[in-house]
Amino acid sequence: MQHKPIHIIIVDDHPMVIEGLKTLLSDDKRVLIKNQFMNGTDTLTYLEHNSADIVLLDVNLPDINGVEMVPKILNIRANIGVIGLSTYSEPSIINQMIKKGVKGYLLKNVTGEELVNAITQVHQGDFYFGSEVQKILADSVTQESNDQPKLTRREKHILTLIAEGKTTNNIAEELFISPLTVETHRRNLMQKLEVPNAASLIKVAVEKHLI
Amino acid sequence: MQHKPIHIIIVDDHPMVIEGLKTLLSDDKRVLIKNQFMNGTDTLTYLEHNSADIVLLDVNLPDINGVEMVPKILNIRANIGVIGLSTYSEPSIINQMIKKGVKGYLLKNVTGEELVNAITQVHQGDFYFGSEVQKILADSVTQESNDQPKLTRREKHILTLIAEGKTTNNIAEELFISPLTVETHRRNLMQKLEVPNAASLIKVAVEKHLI
DNA sequence: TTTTCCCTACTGGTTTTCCTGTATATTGAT
DNA sequence: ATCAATATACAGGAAAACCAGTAGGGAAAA
Repeated sequence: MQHKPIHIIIVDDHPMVIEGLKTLLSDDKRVLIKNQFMNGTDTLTYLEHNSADIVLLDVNLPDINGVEMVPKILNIRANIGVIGLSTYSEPSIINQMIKKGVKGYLLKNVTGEELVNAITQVHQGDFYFGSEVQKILADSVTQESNDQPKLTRREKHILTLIAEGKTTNNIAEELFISPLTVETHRRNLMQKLEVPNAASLIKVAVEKHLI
Repeated sequence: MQHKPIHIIIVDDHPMVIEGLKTLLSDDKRVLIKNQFMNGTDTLTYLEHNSADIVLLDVNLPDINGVEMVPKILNIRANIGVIGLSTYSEPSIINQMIKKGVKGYLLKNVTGEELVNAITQVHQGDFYFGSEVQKILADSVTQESNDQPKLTRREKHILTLIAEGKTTNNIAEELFISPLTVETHRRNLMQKLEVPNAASLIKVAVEKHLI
């Protein structure tokens, strides 16, 4: 019994990755690459008028952030299975993507076999996460909550100023507020990020992409 | 007049990138992919016994750092043209690679055309840097010296401990040395990285990939 | 062998950060 | 209109960081 092939859209701004994906999938007759795009907007306009089963979505697109792309895609066609793709394994991003509704996530060191597994499983309505991704998620659950704490606008601003090496007084002058206020913000920042001082504040801020 | 094809070695730990490169190069008869490897050590042992014209070298290998790979390759066969490949455009790394002797550098968003250009040019003994890479290099020259300052082993170690939020006393205890010594190291670090305090120290350390 | 670099350590002082707790005006959302 | 979140501000004190300069011993390089 022949199934009709699973229709795939590839979204990645690297020609060589697109070619690689095509090659890895070309042997398998269960899948059919229907189209490919190198940015987010083209993908979305295409999907307005055409359907697909699976979107293989690179996280680092030139125009639209991968995390933002997911809901946009699902908004247009809720029955599409989105599989995230990225080179590096950053727990916070993976977590965000899952929250936004991806059904699968793969690192770019996948083999063709894994890729096909992911696609077929997601097409059947299941989730699929590569073994490495699973390990990362497991670590991130046990070790610490990798959610981005919500920082206010002001806090983010002050955070960047701290990172620039400015002292409380410098910052206060720059923002025309009391040094005491700046101190309060700094304290709140350290509390939110659960660190004991400014140095590690900057470190986790960078890790969590807040800077 | 037919030239004999340029012999290429691909080194990248992502199967899909390898496949992509192969596809992008498969049309062109001037080049011939001789072999491919997914890590540094295999590449080096292969080159001990076999030659090649060009090595396409990914910067992020699982075992050996790309920057360290270049001299190792050139040490085995000085006449090989090494072309660096990476996803992201980090001036300091590109600079380091050039110092180590790469003849070309490309971002992974290259087109097949550019790729072939790079290979043929490098094979003729010229340099080739993608347009984006050139822009990055130009910026890095004008804006600031993106060289990594030379930190000693001890300094690097202490730097990471500072980033973890440890105080001078904590670090001193951990390393069984005087807090005063740790302070000295910290001061030297700040001086070398030209920053006024620990917070910005961590920031530039992250930027310069020292952490 | 001399020189240079690295790690170590100190004095003595100033500035900044960090802690704990409190409090009010403003803004935004329900 | 009211409640929650945000930005603002303060006090008082302990801890840590930062500044400037100096210096010895050991290892490695010239």
